[in-house]
Amino acid sequence: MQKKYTINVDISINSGQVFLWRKYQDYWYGVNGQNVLRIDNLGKIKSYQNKSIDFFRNKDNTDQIIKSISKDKVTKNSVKKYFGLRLMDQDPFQCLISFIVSSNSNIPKIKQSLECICARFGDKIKFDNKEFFLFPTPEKLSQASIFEIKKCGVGYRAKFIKEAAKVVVLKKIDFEELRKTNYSEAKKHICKIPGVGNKVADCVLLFSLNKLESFPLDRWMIKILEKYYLDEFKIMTKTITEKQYEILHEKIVKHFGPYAGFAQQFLFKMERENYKKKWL
DNA sequence: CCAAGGCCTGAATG
DNA sequence: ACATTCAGGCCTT
Repeated sequence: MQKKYTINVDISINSGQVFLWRKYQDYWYGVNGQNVLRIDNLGKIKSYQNKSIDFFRNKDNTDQIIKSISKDKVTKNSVKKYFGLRLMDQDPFQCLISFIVSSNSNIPKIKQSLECICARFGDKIKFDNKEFFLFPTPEKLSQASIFEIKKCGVGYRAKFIKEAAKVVVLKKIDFEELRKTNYSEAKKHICKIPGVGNKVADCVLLFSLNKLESFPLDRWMIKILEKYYLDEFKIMTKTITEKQYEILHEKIVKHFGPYAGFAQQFLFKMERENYKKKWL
């Protein structure tokens, strides 16, 4: 009998999905929207809001998913090496703003900007005798001045942040609704948000809207595909246009199947570790 | 449909 | 000490 697929919390948190996390002794603490989560090394969660949350997607049949994405040597190796890596189901608004901030940036910088945004616009709370700033509500961010948002070092993205928050407040985008719609429909809607292109949209869909076939293609993933999957995907250009992104995504889903997003996370983790890139 | 350049910041390199 | 390069994705032309 094969060992059931468990959770490796360290690996999961250090995989580029989340930014507002820190470790105190044996627990990871992380901001997730209006909630703060405390996670032990088995993945057991206690939350500030005291409500249960399937943050690690335990309802998935993960054993089957892992089997399904293990189509080739590369994924098989990364699945083995990073055993316990999970996709996390995040607060959608925080996820959206996080990945708008992420564009044209890097992980340490993203983390710093987001922490500043929380401290400046989020509510201060106490949990486990520690202080945290919650992520700001859409209302709060939609009313913030661009000048104030810029103080968090987000530069030209400040107006995207404000506009994105407005879109959410005005219910032009409804996360609950998007969770139920299919991948391409949901993507069409989310790409209308200022500052959201293909890559950011796929991150939001994968990490907070339950779209497991989305496969965010950033510079790293392109590099990875060129390096290990040249025969399969034949990437010809350095800059990926919208059309090419779409075609490439179709090929990817054909190769990895409906849970391609899981494969993306393993490959990303693997290559960033190879290059010893910083996580949090 | 595609190509090129601008937007911002901070770390790394010269 | 200072200047340049680089990383990074979206938007406009």
